[in-house]
This record gives sequence, C-alpha cells and structure tokens, in this order.
Amino acid sequence: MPEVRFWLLDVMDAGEAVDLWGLGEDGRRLMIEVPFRSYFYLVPSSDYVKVKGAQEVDMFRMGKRVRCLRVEAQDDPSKEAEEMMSRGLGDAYGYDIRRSDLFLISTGLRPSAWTAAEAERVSSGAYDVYRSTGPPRSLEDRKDVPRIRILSFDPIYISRNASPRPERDPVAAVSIYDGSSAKTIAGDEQYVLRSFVEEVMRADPDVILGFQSNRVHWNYLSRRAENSGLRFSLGRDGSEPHGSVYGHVSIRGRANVDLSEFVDEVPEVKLERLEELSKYLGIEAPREAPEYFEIGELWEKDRRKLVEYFEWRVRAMFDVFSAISDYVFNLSSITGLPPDHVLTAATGFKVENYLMRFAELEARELIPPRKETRHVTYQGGIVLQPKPGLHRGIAVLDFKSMYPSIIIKYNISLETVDEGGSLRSGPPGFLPRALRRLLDERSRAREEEARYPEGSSERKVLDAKQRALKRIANATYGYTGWSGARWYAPHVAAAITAKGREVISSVISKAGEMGLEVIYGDTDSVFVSHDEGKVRELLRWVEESLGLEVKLEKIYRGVLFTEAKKRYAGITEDGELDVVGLEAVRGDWSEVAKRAQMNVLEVLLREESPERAEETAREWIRRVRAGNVPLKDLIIWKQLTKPIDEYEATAPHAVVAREMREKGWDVRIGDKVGFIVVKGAGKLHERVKPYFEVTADQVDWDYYAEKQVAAACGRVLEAVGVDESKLLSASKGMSLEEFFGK
DNA sequence: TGTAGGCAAAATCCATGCGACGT
DNA sequence: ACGTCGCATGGATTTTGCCT
Repeated sequence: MPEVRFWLLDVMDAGEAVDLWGLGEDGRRLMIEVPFRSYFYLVPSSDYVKVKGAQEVDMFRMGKRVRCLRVEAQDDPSKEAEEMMSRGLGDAYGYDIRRSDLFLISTGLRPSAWTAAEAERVSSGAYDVYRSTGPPRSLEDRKDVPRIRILSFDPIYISRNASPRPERDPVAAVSIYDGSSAKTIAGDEQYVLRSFVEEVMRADPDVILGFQSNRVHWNYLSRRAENSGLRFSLGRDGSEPHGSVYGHVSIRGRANVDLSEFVDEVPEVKLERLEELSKYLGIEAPREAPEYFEIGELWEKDRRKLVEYFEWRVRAMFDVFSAISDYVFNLSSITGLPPDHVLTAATGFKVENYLMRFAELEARELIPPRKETRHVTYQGGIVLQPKPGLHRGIAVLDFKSMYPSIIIKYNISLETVDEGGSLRSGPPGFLPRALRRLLDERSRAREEEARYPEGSSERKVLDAKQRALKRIANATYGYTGWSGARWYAPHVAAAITAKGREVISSVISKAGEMGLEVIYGDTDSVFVSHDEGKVRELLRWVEESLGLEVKLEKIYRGVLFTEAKKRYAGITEDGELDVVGLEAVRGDWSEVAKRAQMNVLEVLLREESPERAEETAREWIRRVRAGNVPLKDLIIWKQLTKPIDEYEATAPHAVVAREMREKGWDVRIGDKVGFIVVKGAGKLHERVKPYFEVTADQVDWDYYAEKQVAAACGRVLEAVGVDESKLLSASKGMSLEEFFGK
C-alpha cells in the first residue's frame, strides 16, 4: 500500500471516521478519511464486571496501577459511560473528550506537523481524497514547514454614527490580500459577497487571516450572505463556515486564524487593535489610522483614504502572521490543538491538552472527567515590603522557572501530596514527568538553536519552539489551582507555593547573614546591594544547598522604590530604564499622565536630580492646566469585564458604555471603553463622555492636572521626599475667584 | 473555554455623626 | 424635646490592571 505524507492542518469529526485535512508532500492538498471509534476506560467495581467487546488494559490512577476495561462506544460515550456508572459497574474515565481531540490524543498525531498514513486514493480534484488503510503515525523527526497559502481579509460595513449591525447594514466592501497584491472588492453587496467567495476558492488558501473574525466578521458575513440568498461556500469542500465550540468559527479544510486572539499572548499590547499589534512586532503602521466611529463618514467623504487603510490592514495581517506563525505552529504541535484553535483556546486548555496527550500516550494515566468544583484559594508567594527611596548599585537575583523547577525537584504531584499538604516520597509523579519532558525538549531546542547562524530560519523556528514550550511549562502550576481543570488540585498548588516561600525565605536570610542588604523581593526574586563577590557566593550557595538555579538577572545603577509593593523603576548600567507596576505602564491611565511620570522618572534616575524632576512635574501640570495637550492623550481606557447592567457600583466606564450602547454603538464584554473627563458638577461618573464626543473646551483640565498628572508624578517624587500637595499648591496659582473669595 | 495569588489605587458606597432647622 | 434634612467624614467595597 502506498504511504501518504502530509502536514496536518485540521481534524474534523465525521461520524464513524475522522477527516484529516493536510498539505501533501507533493504540494497537493488532501483529505484522508480515517475510521475511528470513540472509547473510554472503565475501572470496574469488582472482578465480576464484564463489558461485551471491551478489552482489558493496565492503566494508572494517581500513579497506582489499575486494571481497566477499554470500552468502545457505540454512539455517545458520555451517555454510555454515565449509564455504566449509574449501574454501579465502576468509575469511567476519558468519556467526555471530543472525538476529534480524542483521536489526536490517542494516536499521538500532531497538528501543524508531518504525518504519514497508508491510504488509497478515492478521488482527485481541487484536492485529493484518500481512505486510510492503516493507522496514521506522526513523523516526529521531520521539522520543515511546507509552503502555506495564505489569504487575509477585512470587511467594510457602513453605518452612520453607530456600530454596523448585520440585520441592518450591508457589507460595502471586502479587502483581501493573497501575498501578491491587495485589492478591495466593492459595489453592490451581492456582488461583493459573491466575488469574495470566488476569490477565496480561486486562491484556495490553507490559512485565512482575519482580525476579530471569530467575534465579528464570520457571523456578520454569513448573515448577510444568508440575507441575500447566497451560499457562503468557503470550505475546501464547498461547505459554509460553521460555529465550532466556544465562539470559534470553523472553515472546513482551512485554518481560520483570528489574529486579534494573539494579543492575549502579548501582555505588552494593551489595546486589541491591529495597529498596536503591528507596532509591537515592528511592522510599520499608519500614523493616523481611522477609528471605528469614523468609517461610515470616511466611506462617504474620502473613500480612497479608507480603502488605502483597509489594504494596509490586510497586508499587515500577512506580516503579523509571518512574524508569529512559527510560534503558533509550535504551540499547536506541542499542545495537540489545531492551529486555528490554539490561539482561541484559553491557557488552561492549552496546558490540559498537553497533559491529556502525555497521560494517554506516555504515562498511561487515566484522564479524569471535567466536573464543576468549588474554587478554593490558598496562599501564594512572598512579597517583601520594599525599602523606599533611591538605591544605588542593586543586584536582582531570581530563580529560573521557579515553580516548574520546584515541581520537578521536590516531586510535587497528585500522587505525592496528601490532602493535608504533606509530601510523600515515591517515584516521579505525573506532573513532574510531564514537566520534565517539556523542559528537556526546551533545552534540546535551545542547544540546537545555538548551532544555527543568527538570523537563519532554523534558528527562528527553534526559538519559537522553546518559547512555546516555556509558555506551557510556566502555566502548569497555575493550571493545578484552576477549578475548571480536570486535574484540579489546590492542595498541590498550595504545596508548590509553600516550597517557593521556603526557598526564597532561605535566600533572603542567607543574603542577610552574608551582609548583603535586601531591598525588596517578590515570589522568586530578591533585590540586594550589589557586592560582586558576595553575590557570586550567594548564587553558588543556592545552587549547592538548594539544588535550584538562580541567576543574576540585572544590575541596577539606580532603583527607586516607594512604600508600595510591586511598583518601582530602575536604570541599568547601560542606561536602560525599567518601569514596573507604576502608572506609566498601566493601560488605564491617560497618556499625558503616563508620559509625565515617565519623564519625571527619567530625570530622577538619569540625572539623579530631585529638584529638576520636581520642576519637570510642575511643567507638565502647568501645561495641562493651560489645556495644551492633544485630546487623544486624555483618553482613559478601561475594560468592560461584565455585562453593563451587572455593575454594582456606578463605574465611570460602565456609564459611558451604557451611553454608547443607547446611541447604537456595539459595546461588549471584553471591549475597552475610552472616555474623557469633562467639566461639571457631581461625581466623576456624571462627568465622563465617550472620547470621540469631547471637544477641548469641555475638558476638565483641573481633573487631569490633579488626579492624573500630579497623582502619577507625585507618587514617584514622594520617594525622594517631594510631597504631592506641594507639587500642586506651588504650581496652581490662585485664580481671581479664589483671591476675592478670601 | 477562566492558569494562580498578591497588590495598589481610584471611585463609589454606606454608615455615622453633627449641626441646623422646623414643628 | 424631637424628628429629619443636608453634609462631611472615614472605612468598606467595587473595580481594574498590574507583578511574579
């Protein structure tokens, strides 16, 4: 029988079989049908329990060997397993895993990686169809990525002074880009939608890129297509996009990637906009991008400019994808989640999918069913009270991957921690073994990476791989404390943090004994006076007596602390400024306050002149009082974290969101609401307006001077003995009213 | 379809107390 | 003498977004 080799793109449930979609070695696209039956394990309640057709197998439960029955499901494994349990036949495992997931978990096939299968060709057309004649297997050693065809798209909807709504507003145009030239299909809506479908079928992409496509566009376009009686055939087999589990949209035979979801992987990007993401990745973005509320107007007044912008967007999506695709594909093959699902899936599910694969394929550990469990909190890391002021010559030491290392070193796992929290000795547990594999693979990737020349594509791929492995390893501790996890184990999470507190405490005491001054510390880090010899000795001591790796992360020429934990700013020997936790790095402060604070910190740390820093702050306050700041620097962005009507307190951003909703703007959970504070009486929430409605004469400049700029600057100046009130009073200058009022 | 806990800060909420005022 | 209205005050609560 001939063997077909292909790069696995997606898996689809097909009743008695699963359909594997892939890119063939010969460059042709293909679909292979593989027969597959769902199955689950039953730990029988007694030796007399028999299940027809079931196979006896040895598995492990919490590290203990158990005899199990592997039961092939006739139809619905959940129903059949639950029925057996209710009849008292035993406990069932692995019955609530989606078929396509179970297929990947049990066969060890990896999406976004090479696969081989014995198969016969059934038909040949736009893509080849095969039927497998033997079990497919993963080609673990093959690491190249085939040439992938990509198409990006971005639709333009038209509505005036409100968000477009699919039941009302038509699709005016769709910009697309296939790597050669961007174009925009415009005209009558029927024509636009039909041409879009034709373009997709003609380009036949493996990956379709969009921004907010899962949340907005597929639903919008599908509804408009339905509305005009058009079949929206975008799948390789001509099927329409369909809602998959949890808000993700599936397009058969292609990977539907919503790039906006990548923002969750990058905490540095504070606003979920293509411009922000592009800038972060070093992709050129237009200096003045139109905002969503201007689109309707621009379509009427300056269509050329609008189209130019949308064509920039589809090209930028291409660039974004080429910057992140190695990472996405690696994350996909490590976790076993298909490339279009892996960004949509929350962290916990990424970890869980990896653990399930490890459980079934390597540990032979039974996979517990997901159940609703009450959330239990437990104690976390130690945070030291910082010594306030400006310190010179400070070394920052931190543990390398502290929690993963602790889990492995102290063998902390479900099998080794009892409910009381005490540790038992025993063979390496499930969690440590699963982590060990991730970390070993990561070291291998890093070693291999070093063998390739800087800038080579191999190096880039391996770097993406090691980052993806680190991401999963670091999230594993948190996973054990997540009440939604299959392997939810708060006592295990608590044992991990307890060990963490123990080791960091011993480092702190040792540093003190050695005569190093400890300035601050948080969870896995300590800030100490930088005495080179002693620091080196301390590092050696930690590695020898604790068996954990600590590194000299940074040396600050100067570092500034206030009395607050988790907030500081430092300057390194080579003049690089770090700002941590302070307003300047927060997404919910106005740009003017952030810039002013950053400016003050620069003067404080670079010039070490509190006087000049104070003067800098005064200048900013004067500028703001004079109203000499562009409006966009006054916007305060806050995320809507729940439905507008569920807020117990009258939060300013919720008030603005409600107002926007009433005017027809689509404001949803997760959206960031931008507002500006305007003049007026009463509470703050009575003086806020959507940022795009505010004019300069309405702005409450005093609010920005006092509650934003002075507050942010005062916070850092307080560390060098300058009082915020002094900052305000001296620069305020008495108004005439105040003067005569006295 | 939610990795975790620890933390700062702002705005709002709410109980409390005080004085002024009317009956 | 008593009730209550308005207002200030200060602590508790709500909310967000950061750090590791």
